[in-house]
Amino acid sequence: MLKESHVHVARAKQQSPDRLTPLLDWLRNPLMPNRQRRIAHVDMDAFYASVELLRYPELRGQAVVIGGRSLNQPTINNDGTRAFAKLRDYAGRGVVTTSTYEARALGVFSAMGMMKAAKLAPEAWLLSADFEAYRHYSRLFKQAVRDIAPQIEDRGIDEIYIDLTELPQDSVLLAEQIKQAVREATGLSCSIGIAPNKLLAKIGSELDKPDGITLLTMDDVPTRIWPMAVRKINGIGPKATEKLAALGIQTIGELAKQSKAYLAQYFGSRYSEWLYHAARGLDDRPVSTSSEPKSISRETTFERDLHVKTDRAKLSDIFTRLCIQVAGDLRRKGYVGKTIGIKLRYDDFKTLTRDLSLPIATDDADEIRRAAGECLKRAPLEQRLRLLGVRVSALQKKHAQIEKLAPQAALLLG
DNA sequence: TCTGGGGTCCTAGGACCC
DNA sequence: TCTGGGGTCCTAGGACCC
Repeated sequence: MLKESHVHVARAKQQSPDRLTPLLDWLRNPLMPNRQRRIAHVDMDAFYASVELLRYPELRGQAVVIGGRSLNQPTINNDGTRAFAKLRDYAGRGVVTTSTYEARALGVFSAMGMMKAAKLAPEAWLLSADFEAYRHYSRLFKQAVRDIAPQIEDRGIDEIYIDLTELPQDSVLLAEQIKQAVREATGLSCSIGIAPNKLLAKIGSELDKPDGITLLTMDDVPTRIWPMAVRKINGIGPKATEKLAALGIQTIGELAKQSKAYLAQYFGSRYSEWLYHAARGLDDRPVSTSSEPKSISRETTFERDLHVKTDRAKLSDIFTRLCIQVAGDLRRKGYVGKTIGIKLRYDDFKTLTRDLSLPIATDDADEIRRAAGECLKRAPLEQRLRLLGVRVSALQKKHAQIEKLAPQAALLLG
């Protein structure tokens, strides 16, 4: 934290010396309270589905589901119109990636099994996911925001946090400006929450979806946040929700009534501490504008469960292909990794991991395959498998590895 | 009719070294 | 022969998020 602040000071000095004084004052005086921040959370509305509607506008206003494994691209009719597959025609494994608001009204949500979704909405249109297209629109929307507010933290393909603290404009004006820029760049709408921290900004962006703007202050916490279910807090998932329910805690307000000591009886020390603050709308995590990846992985769920005894060649092929893909990802991104890991999921959905650290970091497919093979030997293989994965972690930038091995050579190479 | 793929962070035990 | 802590690395699993 302090280290980051120093970096910021050094940069600020070069740019504008007069902006530096308040920052230095704050650093010198630890008793001075941190200045009120202004954080925005921008969440694209039904992102993948909305991108598909740009391509296929005739589906606008209808229940559309994106997901499944096989390719489900529309065909062209004799009269030149497009013919789409229906959800009821889907057979096999897979989950819903996302759905339009009309499909959600029928009960079809992300991560739901495709067969269950087909029962609920057989007449919904079915499209397969096109991640290339989504990444393209993701870049467009992030760049549009960056042109207005450069302090951006990436939170995946369809959302970001922005630190607006240093910008002079009024919050609502800024939010409108950002929405307008995103719409011009992509044709898509987003929802924005603005609050003193990331926790509240994230909750805010959900409150007026789609195409909404929500401002929250600390004064809103008792009135607007406390009545909400604990699950609405980003970081309280299904397990914690269940555990809290068993303690008679349903709402964020009920959570805020509990002491640290009480929560520490049921949750780990860090998590209980975090719960205590989150329930009060407190969160001092900075907006982090850059980050290094910690791991790179590839995994696949098979069309049908496979057994080492009867499907040995097939499994071996898939395993090798995953290693080649991970190696390709590492090279494209310029990383090498020291720890190679595998992930198995059995037919009963039980999941197991094994890993092995190498003496020297690698991005070589054969080396990865050898190490992953060693890991595989340590896993029981009597049961059928439904998933196989390969992961490389303990990553280093490839050039950093060269410096470590031969600092002189690295100097010469510049 | 079960439940994708890509990640991050946390916990916890054991090895090993000082 | 018994008895310490602290730090770091390795491994495994699990919760959670998009």
